[in-house]
Amino acid sequence: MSGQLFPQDPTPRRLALGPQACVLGGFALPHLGGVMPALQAVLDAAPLRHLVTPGGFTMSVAMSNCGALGWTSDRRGYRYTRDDPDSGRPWPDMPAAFERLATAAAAEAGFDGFVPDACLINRYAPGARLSLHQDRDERDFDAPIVSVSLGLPATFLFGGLARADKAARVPLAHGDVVVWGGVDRLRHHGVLPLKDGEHPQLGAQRINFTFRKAG
DNA sequence: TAGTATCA
DNA sequence: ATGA
Repeated sequence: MSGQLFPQDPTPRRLALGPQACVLGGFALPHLGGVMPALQAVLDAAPLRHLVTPGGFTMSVAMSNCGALGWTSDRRGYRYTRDDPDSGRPWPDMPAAFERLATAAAAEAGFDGFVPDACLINRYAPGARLSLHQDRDERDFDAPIVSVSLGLPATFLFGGLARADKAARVPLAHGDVVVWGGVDRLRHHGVLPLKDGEHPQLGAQRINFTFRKAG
Protein backbone atom coordinates (compact mmCIF):
# COMPACT_ATOMS: atom_id res chain seq x y z
CA MET A 1 0.00 0.00 0.00
CA SER A 2 3.01 2.30 0.17
CA GLY A 3 2.76 5.07 -2.36
CA GLN A 4 -0.70 4.00 -3.48
CA LEU A 5 -2.61 7.24 -3.08
CA PHE A 6 -5.37 6.11 -5.41
CA PRO A 7 -5.84 2.38 -4.86
CA GLN A 8 -8.65 1.03 -7.06
CA ASP A 9 -10.08 4.07 -8.82
CA PRO A 10 -10.06 3.45 -12.60
CA THR A 11 -10.93 7.02 -13.63
CA PRO A 12 -8.70 10.12 -13.65
CA ARG A 13 -7.64 10.64 -10.06
CA ARG A 14 -6.87 13.99 -8.52
CA LEU A 15 -5.77 15.15 -5.10
CA ALA A 16 -5.71 18.88 -4.32
CA LEU A 17 -2.54 20.15 -2.64
CA GLY A 18 -3.59 23.80 -2.80
CA PRO A 19 -5.81 26.23 -4.73
CA GLN A 20 -3.69 25.72 -7.85
CA ALA A 21 -1.71 22.60 -7.02
CA CYS A 22 -2.69 18.94 -7.37
CA VAL A 23 -1.58 15.36 -7.87
CA LEU A 24 -2.91 13.54 -10.95
CA GLY A 25 -2.78 9.87 -10.02
CA GLY A 26 -1.43 7.58 -12.73
CA PHE A 27 -1.76 10.30 -15.35
CA ALA A 28 1.53 9.50 -17.09
CA LEU A 29 0.91 5.78 -17.55
CA PRO A 30 -0.83 5.92 -20.97
CA HIS A 31 2.05 8.04 -22.32
CA LEU A 32 4.94 5.85 -21.26
CA GLY A 33 5.15 3.77 -24.42
CA GLY A 34 6.43 6.82 -26.25
CA VAL A 35 8.30 8.32 -23.33
CA MET A 36 10.60 5.49 -22.25
CA PRO A 37 12.51 4.97 -25.54
CA ALA A 38 12.89 8.74 -25.86
CA LEU A 39 14.30 8.92 -22.35
CA GLN A 40 16.94 6.37 -23.26
CA ALA A 41 18.00 8.42 -26.28
CA VAL A 42 18.20 11.63 -24.25
CA LEU A 43 20.36 10.04 -21.56
CA ASP A 44 22.66 8.52 -24.17
CA ALA A 45 23.32 12.02 -25.52
CA ALA A 46 23.40 13.80 -22.14
CA PRO A 47 24.32 11.34 -19.37
CA LEU A 48 23.11 11.77 -15.82
CA ARG A 49 25.59 13.50 -13.54
CA HIS A 50 25.78 14.66 -9.92
CA LEU A 51 25.81 18.46 -9.75
CA VAL A 52 27.54 20.52 -7.08
CA THR A 53 25.64 23.16 -5.12
CA PRO A 54 26.96 26.72 -4.62
CA GLY A 55 27.86 25.62 -1.09
CA GLY A 56 30.16 22.96 -2.49
CA PHE A 57 28.06 19.87 -1.73
CA THR A 58 27.47 17.14 -4.30
CA MET A 59 23.79 16.43 -4.83
CA SER A 60 22.62 12.87 -4.19
CA VAL A 61 20.19 13.08 -7.12
CA ALA A 62 21.77 12.58 -10.57
CA MET A 63 20.52 15.01 -13.22
CA SER A 64 20.34 15.71 -16.92
CA ASN A 65 18.13 17.83 -19.17
CA CYS A 66 16.39 18.02 -22.50
CA GLY A 67 14.76 20.96 -24.22
CA ALA A 68 16.04 24.40 -25.24
CA LEU A 69 17.17 25.17 -21.69
CA GLY A 70 18.64 22.97 -18.98
CA TRP A 71 18.95 23.59 -15.25
CA THR A 72 22.45 23.29 -13.80
CA SER A 73 24.27 24.09 -10.60
CA ASP A 74 27.89 24.61 -9.67
CA ARG A 75 29.88 26.69 -7.17
CA ARG A 76 28.88 29.85 -9.02
CA GLY A 77 25.17 29.27 -8.54
CA TYR A 78 22.04 27.89 -10.14
CA ARG A 79 21.09 28.76 -13.71
CA TYR A 80 19.63 27.63 -16.98
CA THR A 81 21.98 27.03 -19.89
CA ARG A 82 21.54 26.42 -23.59
CA ASP A 83 24.45 23.96 -23.68
CA ASP A 84 25.33 20.93 -21.60
CA PRO A 85 28.36 22.08 -19.58
CA ASP A 86 29.81 18.56 -19.75
CA SER A 87 29.74 18.22 -23.54
CA GLY A 88 29.58 21.84 -24.68
CA ARG A 89 26.74 20.87 -26.99
CA PRO A 90 23.10 21.94 -26.79
CA TRP A 91 20.88 19.86 -24.54
CA PRO A 92 19.02 17.16 -26.49
CA ASP A 93 15.75 18.28 -28.03
CA MET A 94 12.69 17.70 -25.93
CA PRO A 95 11.03 14.56 -27.33
CA ALA A 96 7.52 15.16 -28.68
CA ALA A 97 6.20 12.48 -26.34
CA PHE A 98 7.60 14.44 -23.35
CA GLU A 99 6.01 17.70 -24.43
CA ARG A 100 2.64 16.07 -25.12
CA LEU A 101 2.63 14.51 -21.67
CA ALA A 102 3.54 17.79 -19.95
CA THR A 103 1.01 19.87 -21.86
CA ALA A 104 -1.77 17.34 -21.28
CA ALA A 105 -1.06 17.13 -17.55
CA ALA A 106 -0.99 20.93 -17.22
CA ALA A 107 -4.29 21.25 -19.06
CA GLU A 108 -5.84 18.55 -16.87
CA ALA A 109 -4.75 20.59 -13.84
CA GLY A 110 -6.27 23.79 -15.22
CA PHE A 111 -3.24 25.37 -16.93
CA ASP A 112 -4.06 25.60 -20.62
CA GLY A 113 -1.42 26.44 -23.20
CA PHE A 114 1.59 25.26 -21.18
CA VAL A 115 4.58 24.91 -23.50
CA PRO A 116 7.69 23.81 -21.59
CA ASP A 117 11.13 24.77 -22.87
CA ALA A 118 13.01 22.84 -20.18
CA CYS A 119 12.81 19.31 -18.82
CA LEU A 120 15.04 18.46 -15.88
CA ILE A 121 15.56 14.72 -15.50
CA ASN A 122 16.23 13.56 -11.93
CA ARG A 123 17.42 10.08 -11.05
CA TYR A 124 17.03 8.94 -7.43
CA ALA A 125 18.95 5.87 -6.29
CA PRO A 126 18.01 4.50 -2.86
CA GLY A 127 18.98 7.12 -0.25
CA ALA A 128 18.88 10.03 -2.68
CA ARG A 129 16.87 13.06 -1.59
CA LEU A 130 16.11 16.67 -2.40
CA SER A 131 15.81 19.13 0.44
CA LEU A 132 13.07 21.75 0.61
CA HIS A 133 13.55 24.48 -2.02
CA GLN A 134 11.72 26.85 -4.35
CA ASP A 135 11.89 26.85 -8.16
CA ARG A 136 12.87 30.45 -8.76
CA ASP A 137 15.51 30.37 -11.48
CA GLU A 138 12.93 30.77 -14.25
CA ARG A 139 12.45 34.06 -16.08
CA ASP A 140 8.89 34.48 -14.90
CA PHE A 141 6.56 32.54 -12.69
CA ASP A 142 3.49 32.63 -14.90
CA ALA A 143 3.84 29.06 -16.12
CA PRO A 144 3.24 26.10 -13.81
CA ILE A 145 5.62 23.33 -12.83
CA VAL A 146 4.80 19.80 -14.04
CA SER A 147 6.54 16.95 -12.20
CA VAL A 148 6.27 13.34 -13.41
CA SER A 149 7.17 10.36 -11.18
CA LEU A 150 8.38 7.02 -12.58
CA GLY A 151 9.78 3.92 -10.90
CA LEU A 152 10.06 3.48 -7.15
CA PRO A 153 7.55 5.30 -4.94
CA ALA A 154 8.70 8.36 -3.01
CA THR A 155 7.43 10.82 -0.45
CA PHE A 156 7.02 14.30 -1.90
CA LEU A 157 7.21 17.27 0.46
CA PHE A 158 4.95 20.19 -0.38
CA GLY A 159 5.48 23.19 1.89
CA GLY A 160 4.55 26.84 1.85
CA LEU A 161 5.92 30.15 0.61
CA ALA A 162 8.13 30.39 3.70
CA ARG A 163 10.73 27.70 4.15
CA ALA A 164 9.77 27.23 7.78
CA ASP A 165 6.14 26.41 6.90
CA LYS A 166 5.22 22.84 7.72
CA ALA A 167 5.35 20.67 4.61
CA ALA A 168 2.69 18.11 3.69
CA ARG A 169 3.95 14.59 2.94
CA VAL A 170 2.52 13.21 -0.27
CA PRO A 171 3.17 9.62 -1.39
CA LEU A 172 3.92 9.44 -5.13
CA ALA A 173 3.77 6.30 -7.27
CA HIS A 174 4.85 5.35 -10.79
CA GLY A 175 2.84 7.45 -13.25
CA ASP A 176 1.72 10.16 -10.84
CA VAL A 177 2.06 13.78 -11.94
CA VAL A 178 2.19 16.81 -9.64
CA VAL A 179 1.28 20.21 -11.08
CA TRP A 180 1.58 23.53 -9.26
CA GLY A 181 1.30 27.11 -10.47
CA GLY A 182 -0.45 30.42 -9.91
CA VAL A 183 -0.63 31.26 -6.22
CA ASP A 184 1.15 27.96 -5.45
CA ARG A 185 3.98 28.46 -7.98
CA LEU A 186 6.61 29.43 -5.41
CA ARG A 187 5.78 26.92 -2.73
CA HIS A 188 8.70 25.03 -1.26
CA HIS A 189 9.00 21.34 -2.13
CA GLY A 190 11.38 18.42 -1.83
CA VAL A 191 11.67 14.63 -1.69
CA LEU A 192 12.45 12.43 1.34
CA PRO A 193 15.35 9.97 1.04
CA LEU A 194 14.30 7.22 -1.38
CA LYS A 195 13.59 3.89 0.25
CA ASP A 196 15.24 0.83 -1.24
CA GLY A 197 13.11 -1.35 -3.47
CA GLU A 198 12.72 -2.87 -6.90
CA HIS A 199 10.36 -1.51 -9.53
CA PRO A 200 9.12 -3.99 -12.19
CA GLN A 201 10.02 -1.68 -15.11
CA LEU A 202 12.73 0.59 -13.76
CA GLY A 203 14.56 -1.42 -11.12
CA ALA A 204 16.02 0.12 -7.98
CA GLN A 205 15.52 3.77 -8.92
CA ARG A 206 13.07 6.62 -9.26
CA ILE A 207 13.08 8.85 -12.34
CA ASN A 208 11.46 12.28 -12.20
CA PHE A 209 10.80 14.75 -15.02
CA THR A 210 10.31 18.38 -14.07
CA PHE A 211 8.88 20.44 -16.92
CA ARG A 212 9.19 24.21 -16.80
CA LYS A 213 9.01 27.31 -18.89
CA ALA A 214 12.38 28.74 -17.99
CA GLY A 215 13.00 31.35 -20.65
C1' DT B 1 19.51 26.35 2.43
C1' DA B 2 18.14 21.85 -4.91
C1' DG B 3 23.48 19.81 1.89
C1' DT B 4 24.84 16.86 5.77
C1' DA B 5 25.62 15.40 10.54
C1' DT B 6 24.31 14.95 15.29
C1' DC B 7 21.34 14.67 19.06
C1' DA B 8 17.44 14.45 21.47
C1' DA C 1 10.89 8.07 12.56
C1' DT C 2 11.03 13.06 13.33
C1' DG C 3 12.46 17.56 14.31
C1' DA C 4 15.79 20.83 16.44
